[in-house]
Amino acid sequence: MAKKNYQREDVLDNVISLFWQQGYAASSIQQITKATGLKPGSIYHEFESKEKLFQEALARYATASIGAIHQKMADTENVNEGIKQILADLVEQSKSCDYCGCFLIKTQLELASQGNTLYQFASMQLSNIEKIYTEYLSRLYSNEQAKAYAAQLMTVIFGIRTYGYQADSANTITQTINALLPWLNEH
Amino acid sequence: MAKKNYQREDVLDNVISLFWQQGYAASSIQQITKATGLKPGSIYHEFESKEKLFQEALARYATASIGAIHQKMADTENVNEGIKQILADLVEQSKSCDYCGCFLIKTQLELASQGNTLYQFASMQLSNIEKIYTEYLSRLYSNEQAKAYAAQLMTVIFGIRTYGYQADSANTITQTINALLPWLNEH
DNA sequence: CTGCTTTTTGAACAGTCATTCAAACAATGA
DNA sequence: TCATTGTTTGAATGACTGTTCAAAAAGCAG
Repeated sequence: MAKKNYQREDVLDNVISLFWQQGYAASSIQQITKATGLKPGSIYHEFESKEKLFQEALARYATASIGAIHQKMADTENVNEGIKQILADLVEQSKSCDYCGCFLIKTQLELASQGNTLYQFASMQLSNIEKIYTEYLSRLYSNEQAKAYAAQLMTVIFGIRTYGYQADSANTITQTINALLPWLNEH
Repeated sequence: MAKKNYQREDVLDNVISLFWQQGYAASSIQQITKATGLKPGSIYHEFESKEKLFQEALARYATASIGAIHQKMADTENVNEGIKQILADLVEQSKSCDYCGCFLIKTQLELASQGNTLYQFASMQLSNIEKIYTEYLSRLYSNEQAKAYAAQLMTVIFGIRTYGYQADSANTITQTINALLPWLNEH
């Protein structure tokens, strides 16, 4: 088989959901082989190590998440409407019985204590997302106000990403968002 | 040695910080023996399994956290002042270089996907804390309003517990709290 | 001192971990 | 056809996993 019989991206997609659900430490190579259909050798041939594989999966997740933000912003009338829809999507996700929050946040929490490269990467991506929100909010508000609102938004997103684990929390979350971020209903 | 040469609570305190920092999966029995000074046999004699040990550590952490809330409320003029101080303490904690968030939240995120007993326990404790806040807030507000404010408070706490991992976030967090929870400055 | 009970010890268990590698394999270009 | 190149295989590596257990040790009661 001189030509590889799998697509790098397909493998990554399978690996993302495994790592996302279980975290780094709890996901074994054995499980990865099962999820991808690849043998250990192939995995190590294509991706140098478990850590590198995780990093690439996380990067792909981050890219997709950022892409989704831009997409929403392009599809909606104004920035606040876009943000409202993004938040509504998060609430919708939290209704799923196998809800597993945000891959970046989970990685940050799991690997923070070890000064890990993966932690730093996740942390950087999250702060990058905040910057993106800041830029969009600058369309409606002053730079200073946009920065403050973006920090509020990220805090609320982090909050509902955790609150979403509580049973039957969707309605409460929706009301909480409206109470915490009243400025979303301006414009 | 017919009398045990360690205190159950001291062992738990050591174990709490290990599990808190590293999480369940990444903390090995070998590390636990190092952190506690106990040999494997003693650990399994005193605590049935790694899972039971973790559960007991988590319970002790939760009890201490809840105790700290009641203490703050007893020490302050009114409920809102107490909450403000609790939040200020969280901000202070986030300044530490080895900040590791909230043990309950980390456990919930790490172990959610497996329908784990430990996840359910952490989740229950967090919703219990929300209930406690609701009761305190009932002193100042109607039952309905207190419930809504407690949900907002929990969301913000969850949020800053994650936001706290970002470098130099303390000032931003303080401003964000004031913006998100303006009612804390009433009374 | 002699049994009895409780605790400690640390080696040993079977299983799993991440990773490696030589060999088998398949496609390409000459 | 044949050597070359890149890919897949799957067993094997040594280290580490959570857990067990028989033996040793130490206190107590008689």
